[in-house]
Amino acid sequence: MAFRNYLCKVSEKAINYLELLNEPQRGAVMQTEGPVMIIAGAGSGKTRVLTYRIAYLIEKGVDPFNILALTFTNKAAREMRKRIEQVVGNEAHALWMGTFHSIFAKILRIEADKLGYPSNFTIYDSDDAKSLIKTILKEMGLDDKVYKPGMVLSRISSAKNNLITAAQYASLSDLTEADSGSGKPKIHDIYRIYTERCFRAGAMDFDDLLVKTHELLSRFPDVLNKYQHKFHYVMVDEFQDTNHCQYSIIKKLSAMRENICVVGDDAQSIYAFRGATIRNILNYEKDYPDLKVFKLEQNYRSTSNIVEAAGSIIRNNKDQLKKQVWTDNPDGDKIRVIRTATDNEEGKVVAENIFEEKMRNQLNNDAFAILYRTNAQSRSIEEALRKMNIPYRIYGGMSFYQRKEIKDMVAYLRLTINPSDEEALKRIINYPTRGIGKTSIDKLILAASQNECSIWTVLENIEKIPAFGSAIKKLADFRNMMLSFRSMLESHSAYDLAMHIARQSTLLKILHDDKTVEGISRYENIVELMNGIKEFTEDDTRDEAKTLDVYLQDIALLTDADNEKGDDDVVRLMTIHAAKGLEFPNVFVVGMEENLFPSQMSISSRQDLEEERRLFYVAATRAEKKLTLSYAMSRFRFGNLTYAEPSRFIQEIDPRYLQVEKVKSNKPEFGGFPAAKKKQDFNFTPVGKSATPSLLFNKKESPINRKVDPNFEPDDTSLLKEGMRVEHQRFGPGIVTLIEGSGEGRKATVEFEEVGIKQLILKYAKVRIIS
DNA sequence: TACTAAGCTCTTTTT
DNA sequence: GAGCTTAGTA
Repeated sequence: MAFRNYLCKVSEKAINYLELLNEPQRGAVMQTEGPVMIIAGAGSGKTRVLTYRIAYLIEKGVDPFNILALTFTNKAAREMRKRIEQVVGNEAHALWMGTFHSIFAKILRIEADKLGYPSNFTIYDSDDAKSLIKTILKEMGLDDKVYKPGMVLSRISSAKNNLITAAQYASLSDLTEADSGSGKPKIHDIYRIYTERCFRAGAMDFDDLLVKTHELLSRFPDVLNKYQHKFHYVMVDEFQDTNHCQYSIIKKLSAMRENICVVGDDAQSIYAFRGATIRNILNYEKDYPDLKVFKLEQNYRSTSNIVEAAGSIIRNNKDQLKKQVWTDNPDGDKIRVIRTATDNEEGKVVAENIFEEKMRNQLNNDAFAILYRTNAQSRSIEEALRKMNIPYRIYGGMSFYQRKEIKDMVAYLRLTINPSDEEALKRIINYPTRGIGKTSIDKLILAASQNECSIWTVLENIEKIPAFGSAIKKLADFRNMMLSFRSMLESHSAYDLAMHIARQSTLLKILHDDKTVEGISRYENIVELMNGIKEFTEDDTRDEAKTLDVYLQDIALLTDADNEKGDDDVVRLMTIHAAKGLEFPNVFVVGMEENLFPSQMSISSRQDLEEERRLFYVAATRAEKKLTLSYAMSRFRFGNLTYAEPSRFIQEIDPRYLQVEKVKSNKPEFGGFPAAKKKQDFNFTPVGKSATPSLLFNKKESPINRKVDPNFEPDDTSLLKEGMRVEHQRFGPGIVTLIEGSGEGRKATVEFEEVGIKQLILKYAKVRIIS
């Protein structure tokens, strides 16, 4: 009887939320069996459908433990878990939900021994991978100007994502011929050695997490069988961004029951550069002929003007599936296009706009997002926001875990867990300095590769190798220290051990003793890391063991966007890629310039250009109420002043939806060139070789990066040429009291509140002829 | 071996 | 602007 009541209650609850859905949404939720594809336009309630679908499954009696839901970001996974919890309660905990990388890492931890890996394998991030490539290039005697590490890595990565092993790579003539054609015939060798070295180090890179999972499921039928029995229902979010390898894995995993549901939008496919392929959507239709397709075309997010404008852009793409996104929402404001003179002015105008909008409509800061194509663009915007006292937060760019001091500390932890971890070892063997120099390290690496063993194995036997001479003692000391850390693994909590390591390695001490502004900040970061480990150790909501190796695997897959607390009332700054899946009432897309967005590298090929266009589509459809596009006619990029045309994408928008504004420049020297396009038309003279708007000084001495007052003027400009003034300073607040000489190499004495008087060299200064 | 200044190069997006 | 290498000094 009780069970019957329970059933009634469940179905009532189910009906409640099913009523909230429109026709195709409800269909997509209730079609739980068999292969399903949901084509979900921007803002069409995709997350809602996925959430309810899982909730519906659970209420139908499916054990959450048997549901696998894959997303691209941790944030998306967390968000969905939260929303499912709201519907079904605590049961959601047992769901297998996470990013491809984190779920597969979890499986690999369990099954690692089958592949010959330790279960506490290290995850190499892109820096580690790059550094390993460099080491290999050096050993092979190859020129890293020809074999650019980044480029080599991306060749290897795309091979992996297409499930091509090193051996296969060597035998595929179109690949090797392409490499020979570009003067890099050895790529397949590098690939092979790279793979061996990763294996020897007990390490997997991001791609390996996918490839090794695929290998595991292919080579071991019993393992495949186990997970096929486990996952009765498989769901994949952002399907348009999956690569071949990911697709193969989910196909294998769901092969037994074929309860596989993918959700995606071909118009929002923006990761082709990472191996994502639209072919997956087409193959999916081919692989599952009895596929049920649901198209979610009604947009609930944005105003009609935004939906229509975005639609008018994306229609320029040839490669796309048929669908018609529409909305019932009111027209709203037109899309504003703002033209400014410089990047700095662009920042200023955006900041002022935000300020006014906030005042006029009583909005919070978090109602605004500023999106850009490249991370480097954030600087001018940041400065303007700071000047207007508008709090902001940057997502992406240099993340917490990429900071030097954090990577150093993490390297100690990694090496403690996995002594074979070569990249970690190289990082800290002489940091803090303990008299182990370059020569000794080179010898170590050489000995390791001669004996085809890890550097750690060489260290274990260091006393038997006379070639190391006087360095033996120092190397042995280091080894013994690491051994003593290792011996504490069982008996100490992750936090206690980490704290012990930080102290014992003297890392904490040297950071503590460094009283420069940056040193203090580094010390604080380490403290923050320690707090993070403590929190992890004390976190009771997760069922996994709370050991150090689990922590390390966790943070290896964490990105900056995952640190979102969500409740900060700040303006959000991020790349468009990072904004995927998010929405904001007011969106500014800055840097709408040809060669910047679309990026210069993409304009030569149609496919690349179409991806840029989809990227713009994603940016535009993030906005709920207001969308503003801005561009600058001149911009400092990488030390050079560049001149730009407005992006072709602005021209592609149906003009009915646009409202074009010219900003009346409040900078007199820029006032008179509304139609200026060519360099000569600017009343501007760069000085020195490249007119970078910066002063150069020892980076270690610099006050906190980015916390600057761009507003101050030099006190004494008498030694500058007449009519020139220093336009922009990266440091501050402070007062320039003296500038010696002129042009490149000038010296400036600057007084800082925090650090007193400093002598600075003005390497290049951006100056203007005022007259 | 440790440290620093100077010089050179490259310049997209990220799990 | 940032990362990296090189050369030179202590």
